[in-house]
Amino acid sequence: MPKVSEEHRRARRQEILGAAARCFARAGFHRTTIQDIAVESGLSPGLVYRYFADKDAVITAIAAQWHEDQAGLLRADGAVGDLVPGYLDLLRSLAAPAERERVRLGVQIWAEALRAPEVEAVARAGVDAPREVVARLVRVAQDRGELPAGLPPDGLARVFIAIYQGLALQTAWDAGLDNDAYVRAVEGLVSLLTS
Amino acid sequence: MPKVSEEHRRARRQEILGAAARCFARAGFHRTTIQDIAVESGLSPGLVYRYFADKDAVITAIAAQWHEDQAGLLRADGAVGDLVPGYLDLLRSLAAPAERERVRLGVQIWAEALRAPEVEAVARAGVDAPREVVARLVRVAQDRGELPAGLPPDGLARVFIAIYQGLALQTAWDAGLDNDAYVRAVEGLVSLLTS
Amino acid sequence: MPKVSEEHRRARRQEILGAAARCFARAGFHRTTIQDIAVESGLSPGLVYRYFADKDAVITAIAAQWHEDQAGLLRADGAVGDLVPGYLDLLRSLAAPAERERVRLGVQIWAEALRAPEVEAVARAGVDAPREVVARLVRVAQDRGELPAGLPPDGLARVFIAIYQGLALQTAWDAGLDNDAYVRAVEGLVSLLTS
Amino acid sequence: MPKVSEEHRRARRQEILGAAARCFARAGFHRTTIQDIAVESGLSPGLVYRYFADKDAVITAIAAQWHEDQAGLLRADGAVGDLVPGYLDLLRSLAAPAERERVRLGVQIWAEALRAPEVEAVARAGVDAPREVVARLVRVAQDRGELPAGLPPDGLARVFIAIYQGLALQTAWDAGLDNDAYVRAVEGLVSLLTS
DNA sequence: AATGAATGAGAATTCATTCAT
DNA sequence: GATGAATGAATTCTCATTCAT
Repeated sequence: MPKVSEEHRRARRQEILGAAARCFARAGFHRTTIQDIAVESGLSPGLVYRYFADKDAVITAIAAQWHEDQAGLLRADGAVGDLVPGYLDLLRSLAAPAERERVRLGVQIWAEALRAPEVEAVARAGVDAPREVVARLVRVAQDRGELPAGLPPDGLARVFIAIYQGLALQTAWDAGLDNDAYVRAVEGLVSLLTS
Repeated sequence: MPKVSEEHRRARRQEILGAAARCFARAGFHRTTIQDIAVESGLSPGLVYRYFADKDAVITAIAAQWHEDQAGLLRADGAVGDLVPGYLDLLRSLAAPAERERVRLGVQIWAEALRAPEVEAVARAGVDAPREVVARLVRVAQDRGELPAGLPPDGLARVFIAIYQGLALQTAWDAGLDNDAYVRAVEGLVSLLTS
Repeated sequence: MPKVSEEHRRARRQEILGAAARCFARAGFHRTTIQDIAVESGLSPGLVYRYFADKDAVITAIAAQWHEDQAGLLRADGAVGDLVPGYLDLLRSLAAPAERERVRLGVQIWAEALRAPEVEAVARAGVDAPREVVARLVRVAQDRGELPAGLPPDGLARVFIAIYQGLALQTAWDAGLDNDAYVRAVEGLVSLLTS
Repeated sequence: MPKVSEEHRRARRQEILGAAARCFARAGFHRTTIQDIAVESGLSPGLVYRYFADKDAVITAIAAQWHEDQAGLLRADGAVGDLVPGYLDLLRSLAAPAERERVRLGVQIWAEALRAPEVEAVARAGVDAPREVVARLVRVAQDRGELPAGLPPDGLARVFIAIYQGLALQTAWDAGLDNDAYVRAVEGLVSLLTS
């Protein structure tokens, strides 16, 4: 397994996934054909099958990569105090035109997770991990008296995730929404919590 | 079987939509065939086409009905004080096993709205209306000093919708999540806001 | 079998055939549905089946009626000398706007005769009868020395039928063709023959 | 089986058209299914759609090819004197068993031209061109005194086309008709004209 | 007799997948 | 490895026909 070849394989795989992501974001998983992906990537339909067992495997890989990238965005190892600015930035980032594709793809993945167990597994893992991180941080903050003790950490973590998911969804539908007003509302809520 | 009453037509349409909703909730719009709907409803494939122009029309009708039902759930004409318990009940209702189908259907509709302009129109209308209602109530409450004046009403309305949407999504994935903890977290947030 | 009822049946049958003729002339046999005929006639699809065994029977009846009407137009019992003006009038009549439907229908029947034995039988009978009449008249005229003796009567009869059929076809395609020039050319040919 | 030559594509297209022509001649355009064409050609239904957008496109291509072949048969660049033998040969050729398919196909195309604008365009072009050629030759012959001056050239051209069309139609219905008698009758007419 | 709702077999078309080159 | 031609099962949709009312 020569290094160059492995390198090449990875690059090819990424080309295909990139093309697939663009197609899926545009037309959804089920209105996108392998042919569409081939055209978008400049490769051939047959080649897709040397990198993925079938179309579902492409979808699953897209979902996995999406959550992987998401995990990258969420990486935060500090205290709640540090987490908050990062979270608000995450909300803000959803408004970026460059994120449009990602956001649309995310919504499609959420729906697909309901039917494809592999996608569900990937999506669940992608949501559970940050939820547990947040819940842990909430507990720490509550111990330190920085957050009200009465709130269930897990529930609160889910609420923050929901606030992100809901914004993503609303942005997917209406890219022109007032992201700033949204973030300021969230900021207001958070400052009430931490004051 | 000639000259059937308008009543009968409405009932037939509902039979088909009911069967379609069950199929769609289970397998998604695109893995459900017209044949599946026919079998589920105990009717024939041809009959579906006497009530709907094509499969997309069935999907759009399902989306329209979903948002109509949703509007029924949201009906609230009082002040914010009255709205809150209704909102919390709405969040609680998502945990009901009977709502499982509705919740799953909702997520599919969100994704479908990204590709089908007719579904988008329906979904947008279904979200815009309650958002404006909430935003108006927030403004009223701010005028009365019942809510902090600094928060953007529209942003806050979107946040509350997001908290609903996110819970719906997370419930669709994991029906066993701790709905009560979620609602208590939201309750805590709201009481911070209104105190 | 009361007379009124029989009368009524005949009238109903004609209503259906009239509607079918209009539909067929417009859209062809195979793009016309029983539903189309029902709408055009103001009756119901089911009723068509009380007058005709199936759609093919409607087509055959249309073909039969077409050739019957045609026979009416051709009725001529005189000598060739009398036949010629009638023939030329027949050619002229093809240009009449009122004949448009008949002409279009005729072409469709010709094609249908190639696939439906019942239509073929009807069409063949409708063409053979006048052909034999003409051939007989040609023979008589040849005996009298009014027509050149060398020409095969049957061949000549077929040629005259062809001159009619070809004009019908060309008129079906292009209702604006110069019918008068055509008839004058035929007239010239005929006068060469009979002089 | 990648990157196939243009030659191969042309051949494949012809295979499909050949099979389609056989099916259409036998059963008509509308009783022939794509499946029938696939079986007749030994190919798959899907492949038909790599060469033709839909069934109507196959029909149009068949019509176009029919008229193209027809144009090949009509090619004549001489004077009327040269044209006549060619024309008579054309009439004779209709009796050849090998022409049976072509003749039947022609009649179907005539009918189809009444409903499919694309077929109409093709048919009209296929008839207009030879008509103008003949009309021009008639004019030349009249100038030279080889044909009676009084006859309208365009009308006469249409009559000759009608004599061809009518023979084709009658041959389609009855392959056993006396082609020789027909041709002798036409020959007689023509010699009267040119004498 | 008449209606038109309902059926379901059949046809066109698509597209994931294979495999010869 | 790559290609893209070829396949054929699956799906949508149509429409002739039936039959309960």
